[in-house]
Amino acid sequence: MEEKNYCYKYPHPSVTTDCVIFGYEDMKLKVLLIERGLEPYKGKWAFPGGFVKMDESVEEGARRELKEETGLETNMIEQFYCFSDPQRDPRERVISVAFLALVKMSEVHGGDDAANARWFNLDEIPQLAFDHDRMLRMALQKLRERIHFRPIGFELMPEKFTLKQLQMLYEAILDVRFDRRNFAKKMLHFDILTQLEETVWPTPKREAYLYSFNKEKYDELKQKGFRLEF
Amino acid sequence: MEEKNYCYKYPHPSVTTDCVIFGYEDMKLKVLLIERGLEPYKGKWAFPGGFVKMDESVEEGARRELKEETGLETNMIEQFYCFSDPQRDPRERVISVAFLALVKMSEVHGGDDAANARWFNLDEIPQLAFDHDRMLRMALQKLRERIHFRPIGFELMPEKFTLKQLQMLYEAILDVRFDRRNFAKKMLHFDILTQLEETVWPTPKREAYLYSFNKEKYDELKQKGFRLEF
DNA sequence: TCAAAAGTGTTCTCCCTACACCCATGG
DNA sequence: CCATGGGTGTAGGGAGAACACTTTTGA
Repeated sequence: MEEKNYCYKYPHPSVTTDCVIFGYEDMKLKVLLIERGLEPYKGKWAFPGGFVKMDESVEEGARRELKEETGLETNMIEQFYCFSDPQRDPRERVISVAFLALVKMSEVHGGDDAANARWFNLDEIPQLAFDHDRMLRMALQKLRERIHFRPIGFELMPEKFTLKQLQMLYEAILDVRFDRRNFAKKMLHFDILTQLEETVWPTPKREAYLYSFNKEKYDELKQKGFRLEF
Repeated sequence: MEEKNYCYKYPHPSVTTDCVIFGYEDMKLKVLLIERGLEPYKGKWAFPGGFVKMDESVEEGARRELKEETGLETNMIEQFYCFSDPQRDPRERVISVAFLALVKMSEVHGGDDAANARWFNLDEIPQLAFDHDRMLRMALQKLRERIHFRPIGFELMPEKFTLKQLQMLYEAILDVRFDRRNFAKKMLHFDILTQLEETVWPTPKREAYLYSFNKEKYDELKQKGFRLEF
């Protein structure tokens, strides 16, 4: 018999965090999911997350759970919505603060510690537990919103990349197609990209310049507020 | 001796809502605050809010508390951040979901039921309880963000108004000045305003047309997504 | 007769869009 | 020699910003 030592005058909900983690690889936007081993929703997939401890903020909790369950760490993690439908968890009242996180898949390969964690393409999402399908839709919406105001590529791209690669990231996230030349002009115009000496041969046809993000310019623009039209 | 009948295996935080309520009157953006009658922070001012019940979502809780504590109801209320610093409440662990609400002050005058509730101009905010000063700053930021994508005037303006009045609302919220003619052109261009037959004499100098919002056009634009540049 | 408020229109400029040309490589 | 991919430049259109004229009233 388990002991219940924490007693209150009024009923208290549980508070959890859930992390919608986006990555980018092979020209595809991907999401990290964990297969549930326990009821309810056993065998279904869900976002990593867990209970918030009494001595940590929800941000700290989200980062901790992310690390514990997947081994991943990230610079970009932010809350985007609090899910609080009284019936959202069949066991008990659980209020969950959902986070949007971005990771560089190029750096963390094999970093998905949990054996039951897997990256999914957006068009191959399996059935999700709880209200996590709605969570995913809202996270994606938030990501698309964010991309207009912040050069999120910073967090999803490898250190060095070609303009084409960056364009494909934007196209994957927004699900649109851009004109090659206009896209380059627009990105270079903000001065947040540094053209490197280095080149690569993305195809055997022709070599392409590599670029890196200019963190200083980026931080400067983040302060002023900047708007990227698409 | 009070009884504590709700027991859990692990400690649970309390979950509350807080409402940052904006109104607009006398060419000023205003915020509704309630004076605290109890410790902690007795005598300090705070946003209306309270504990979330077990059978309601945070949205429902926020609306309920708003109604209970101020008598106000609103169409526009949305969460904007979850405040969760473990130390934010000196009594116990309290996680609060903060809401942004807009009310038409022209319709609710005298509607502040609570004797200890008062509207404050933004430049006359008294000392606030808990982390509510940070809450206010973030709410204001969110409001300014929102105004670029939604004709929030709907919720803050009276039914009928002049272009000048609408302009002054935008100027009050964003703390900038606009060219009279360009502002009118921009607003009319979206087709969300209906020019009425009616006129008023805002000054004894000359009469001005009254306008009302065109809800249909507004809903149409809200779906498509629209962007108001400033 | 003059100042103040409001209604209306024009021009300039810049940025976004669409689109074309050049060059190098591998087959 | 030609198809493919990538680097660069140009013309047109639309929307925002700057700006001027007219009308009406009260002092």
